[in-house]
Amino acid sequence: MTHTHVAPAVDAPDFDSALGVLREQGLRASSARRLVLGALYKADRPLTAEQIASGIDGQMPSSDQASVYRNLETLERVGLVRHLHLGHGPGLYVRADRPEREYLMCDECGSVRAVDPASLDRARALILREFGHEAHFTHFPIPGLCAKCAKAARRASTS
Amino acid sequence: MTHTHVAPAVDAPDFDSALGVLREQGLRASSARRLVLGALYKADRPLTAEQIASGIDGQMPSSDQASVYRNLETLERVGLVRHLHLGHGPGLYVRADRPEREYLMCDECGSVRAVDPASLDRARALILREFGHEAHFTHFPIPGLCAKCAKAARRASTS
DNA sequence: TTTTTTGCAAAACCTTTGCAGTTGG
DNA sequence: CCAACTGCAAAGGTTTTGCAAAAAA
Repeated sequence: MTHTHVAPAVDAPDFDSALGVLREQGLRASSARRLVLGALYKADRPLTAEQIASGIDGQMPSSDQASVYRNLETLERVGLVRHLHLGHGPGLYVRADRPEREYLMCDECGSVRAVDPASLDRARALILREFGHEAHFTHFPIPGLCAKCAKAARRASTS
Repeated sequence: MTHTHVAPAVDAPDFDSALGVLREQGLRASSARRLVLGALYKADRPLTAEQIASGIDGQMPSSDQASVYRNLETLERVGLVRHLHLGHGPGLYVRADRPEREYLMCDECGSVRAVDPASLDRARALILREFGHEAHFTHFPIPGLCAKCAKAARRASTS
């Protein structure tokens, strides 16, 4: 799963169409697979493999963690799932048929802010012009200090 | 060592002044400590704990990895060392008495580019104005596609 | 039936921790 | 001498892998 390249998100507005996508790809809609997909579609927010495996606070049947990881990889490959990393700690997985977001994360307090990619287009363009590098913060966040912690830091250094 | 907060870099232009800093702090200039510091000052580029512990390709005496980690943490606390994370894989440690750099990393080919922080000030300001967030790419890089891979991707999608 | 997928166990990888023994000051 | 530090071994957290058994199609 080592973040190689990103599959384009496939259209799958609900659980059943997601299963359909699997079949179209010649993949099986196995029970373990339905479990992972079910958790992600039900939660509709980033989950860890561990949360999925344990059935998100007991609301869903649980399954084997190795299978969860294998299935997340498969689902990501066909474009049904995306994942991201916020700091250290386990990766987070989300259903892919949602508008993409980019993330900002505070090194100090750990708070995470999800934003619309368009709101970063100006900054992205600047970096592109300067370095030719096309910046994306969908997979790893923009690190730094959130508004609150930045202010606190300024206050501390100005004193 | 979970990247809590960053100690201000202390002035230590060479190995011996680094040892001096340790003494000033009431810390001991033990042999394991000298080994770590020696490796970082000799290499003058980011090294993994493993590289340090094994004596950088046999050019230096080797030592215990747990002690290396413990010492890196100590040295970071007093401002003699910094560390950063490039994608997955082990953390990278550098001597701290160098101009800070910020990093851009390609998701596709893994290439890393170190740049002067000033060259990112415009982008940083934009993000600050938009979100109040003070972005820093010294500890985690700007992810995305390098110039070459971005071009390749454009070519692929335009076809 | 045949190919894919599962579950379990074990390993891999990076890092931290406990502890008895050693060492630097 | 004694607090600080080391080396070793073991464990912790996350993810991967091998393999025989099970389940989709």
